[in-house]
Amino acid sequence: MFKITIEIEIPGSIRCELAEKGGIAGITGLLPNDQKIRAIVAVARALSDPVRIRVIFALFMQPMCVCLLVAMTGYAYSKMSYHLSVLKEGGLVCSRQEGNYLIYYPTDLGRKVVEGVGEW
Amino acid sequence: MFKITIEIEIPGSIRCELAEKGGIAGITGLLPNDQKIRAIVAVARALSDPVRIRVIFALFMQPMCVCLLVAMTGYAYSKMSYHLSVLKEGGLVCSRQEGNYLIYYPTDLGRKVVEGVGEW
DNA sequence: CCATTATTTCAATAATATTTGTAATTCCAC
DNA sequence: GTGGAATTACAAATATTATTGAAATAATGG
Repeated sequence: MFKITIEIEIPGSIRCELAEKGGIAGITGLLPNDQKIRAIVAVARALSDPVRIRVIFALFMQPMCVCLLVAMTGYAYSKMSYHLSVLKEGGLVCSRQEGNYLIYYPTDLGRKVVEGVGEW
Repeated sequence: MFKITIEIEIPGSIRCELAEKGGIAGITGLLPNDQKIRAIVAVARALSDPVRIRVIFALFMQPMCVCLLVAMTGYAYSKMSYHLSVLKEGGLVCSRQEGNYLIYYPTDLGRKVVEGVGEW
């Protein structure tokens, strides 16, 4: 186990504040851990497409089968299905089967996110 | 101006709820508008990479020059610069010049987002 | 003005995401 | 079981993002 010391110049205004916070180690120690970061990225990725924003906002107002989402948006089934799968991976929506239909609706996380994102 | 009526089958449980909400038009009428959607997508995209999550959380704790971010993460300048530009496009960070240094710090939106995202 | 330092820009490449059409799957009604 | 409807899975084509190293900019101090 090596310990390497690197010296860099930084502006005085920052050097002081940073020292009070325990230096670089003090900051990195408080960063979210890898698992948390992966979770945030998964949610953010799910939100990073206009199609999916429309879909999750629509589902927030009203659970819907895929055919209804398709009718509402005019997109192909396969496209809608793909975007629903990304939303599902991000943990924002889930589905229940009803007869021949799959009805998608937001998870608790999905509801929280939609409410939070509204204020961005 | 044409008006086209499409009929689709949907599960009874949904047909009823949907009708109460003004049908498809009732839902789409309440969806965020295109400008709002673009803004949400820009923020989400800014958050959709682990490098940028670390960077914005770090800046939330302490404004930093690029050289400090580079030292903290071990990434190349050009890489860091790219990710900072994405964060800037999303409106999450901005910068001020101090001598030879550019010091990045979160915008008000950036702070709000970091606080909100912590709960995801 | 010159050399130095901090940072960004650019171009090429690699990696990921999205779209599209088609084929497969699952559930239901007969 | 057979047929039809709803949905997903797959594969190919396209588009977008991320990484890299080298070159360009911009501010500083001599």
